Amino acid sequence: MNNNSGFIEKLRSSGLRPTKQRLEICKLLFDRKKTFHFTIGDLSKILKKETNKKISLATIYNTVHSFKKKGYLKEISVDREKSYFDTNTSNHHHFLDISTNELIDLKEEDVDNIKIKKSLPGKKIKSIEVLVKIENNN
Amino acid sequence: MNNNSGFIEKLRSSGLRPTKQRLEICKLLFDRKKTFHFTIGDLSKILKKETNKKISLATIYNTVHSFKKKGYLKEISVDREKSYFDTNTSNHHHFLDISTNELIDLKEEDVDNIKIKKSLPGKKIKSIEVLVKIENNN
DNA sequence: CACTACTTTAGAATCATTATAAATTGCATG
DNA sequence: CATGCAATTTATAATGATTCTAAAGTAGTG
Repeated sequence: MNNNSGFIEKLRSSGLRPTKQRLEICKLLFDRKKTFHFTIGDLSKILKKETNKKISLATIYNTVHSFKKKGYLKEISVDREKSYFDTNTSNHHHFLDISTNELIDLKEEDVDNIKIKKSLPGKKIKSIEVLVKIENNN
Repeated sequence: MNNNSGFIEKLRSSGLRPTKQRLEICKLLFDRKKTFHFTIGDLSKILKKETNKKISLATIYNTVHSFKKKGYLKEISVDREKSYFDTNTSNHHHFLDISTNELIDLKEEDVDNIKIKKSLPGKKIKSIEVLVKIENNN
């Protein structure tokens, strides 16, 4: 379980100053047992509700982007108008529930190892991302 | 090889009036041997260059969206700020070249059949999309 | 032709995101 | 613990892509 001084360490070690705002966001994002999927809009609303201090929207954008750059968040783009951030940065894939717009983690072992049989000269594979769209069954 | 009257038929049969603008866009998009990947911005630029008639931006948006709805185009969202349309609407996956921002088709047989070992009650799988990010090999 | 519904259009409106520049804060140093 | 400086935050403005609007144009039907 991460505590405040854990977050301070985490931030410092990646060259980010542990400011009030970043710590607040850390607590909200990383102090959980389960993976958390959110859009910037979501995060902004939650911060407004759960916190008495006001964090400016620009700071929320900045923080999420620097957390992403430092590898603390992963971005999953599901369509033109919706991009989620994922606190689970391990190698894994996703269900997207079309009926509810909810993103759900697939563990690495939930998806058979994927073999790509084509390669391009001078290029190497950086990542493989699978998005499985699901919908109601009726 | 599709000709103009082929496009007229195609449009009519899906309840779209074959207007000058739509035919122009059809010719540009579908009168090719190879799959074509484009953003709306790309398409707009190409139309401006290749055509003497001016097609308004709103019409380009409308047309691409109705072609997508009719199943003539597939949309591939690669990140928050970039969404491609693909004239290849068959079941297939993609390479995204991070170095050039180019999208490249993978044929269905280029990717081993993907087995999802998890299922959610009341939900069924609608589609499986694989995006393989590649980069220069140096 | 004439009518009607569909389509196109230019420009305005909207929305999310990014840029700006001033105020504030963290922290190393003395 | 005061000082200085760079990093950070902030409110607000700017941007840019997409959508909306409502007026003008066009296709297809009878």
